[in-house]
Amino acid sequence: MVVIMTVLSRTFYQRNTVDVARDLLGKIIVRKYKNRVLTGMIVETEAYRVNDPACHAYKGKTNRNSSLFGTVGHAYVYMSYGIHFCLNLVSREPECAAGGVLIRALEPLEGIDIMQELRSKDHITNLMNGPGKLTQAFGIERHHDGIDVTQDGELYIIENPACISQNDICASPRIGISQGLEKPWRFYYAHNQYVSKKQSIIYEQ
DNA sequence: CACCCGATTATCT
DNA sequence: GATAATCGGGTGT
Repeated sequence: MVVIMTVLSRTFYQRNTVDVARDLLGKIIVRKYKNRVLTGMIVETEAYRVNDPACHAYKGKTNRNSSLFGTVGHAYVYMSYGIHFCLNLVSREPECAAGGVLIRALEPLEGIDIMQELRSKDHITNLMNGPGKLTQAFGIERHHDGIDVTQDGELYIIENPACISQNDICASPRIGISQGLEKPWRFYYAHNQYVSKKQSIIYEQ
C-alpha cells in the first residue's frame, strides 16, 4: 500500500495567523529522528500576532525572535523558563510583519517507543500534552530554529488522510500569558485526552 | 555585568 | 492546587 503524503504548502501559512492556528488542528507533524520516523496529530494550538502584547515579536525584532519575522512555513524554536523548548510555525498574511502558531499538544501516532525514551515517561497521555513536552518527545532543540517545514526533511507538516471532525473544535484564551487574555486564540479538540489543560472557559466554534 | 522574569513542568501534599 | 526548579535573553547600569 502506498501512502500519499501531501506536505502542507507555503501558501497554507501565508494567511491570517488565527486562521492558520485553527486549520492546523488535525494535521500531522513528521519528525525524522536518527533513522526513525516520529509522527503526531496536532490537537492544540495558539496564535500569536505581532500587534499583540503576548507575542514575542511585539517589541520588535531581536536575535532571539528573528524567525518570527522570516519567511512563513519555517519553524520558530525558543527556550522557555530556561528548561525546555517550544515549537512555533511562522505564519501570517503578507502585509503583516511577524506572527506564528505555537504548537501546544499532539496526539502521538508513530514512534511512541522513541518518545517514551526521550521523555523518560511511558504513559501515552503524558508524552506530548504540553508545548515543552512535545519538543522533548520529538528531540527538537534550539538548532531547529528557522528550519523549513514545507519540504521533506527533519521536520515538516502533512495533511491528515483520516477524516477529522471539525465540529468539536473549541477556542479559549491562551495559556500562561498576562496580556491579551481577551483574545480567544487558543484552539483545541474538545474532550481530547491529549490537550494540555482543561479550561473552564470554552467558546464553541 | 547584574538583575528580572517567562507562550512551563515535575513533584510534592 | 501549590510550589520549587531552572537559565537564557532582554534591559539597563
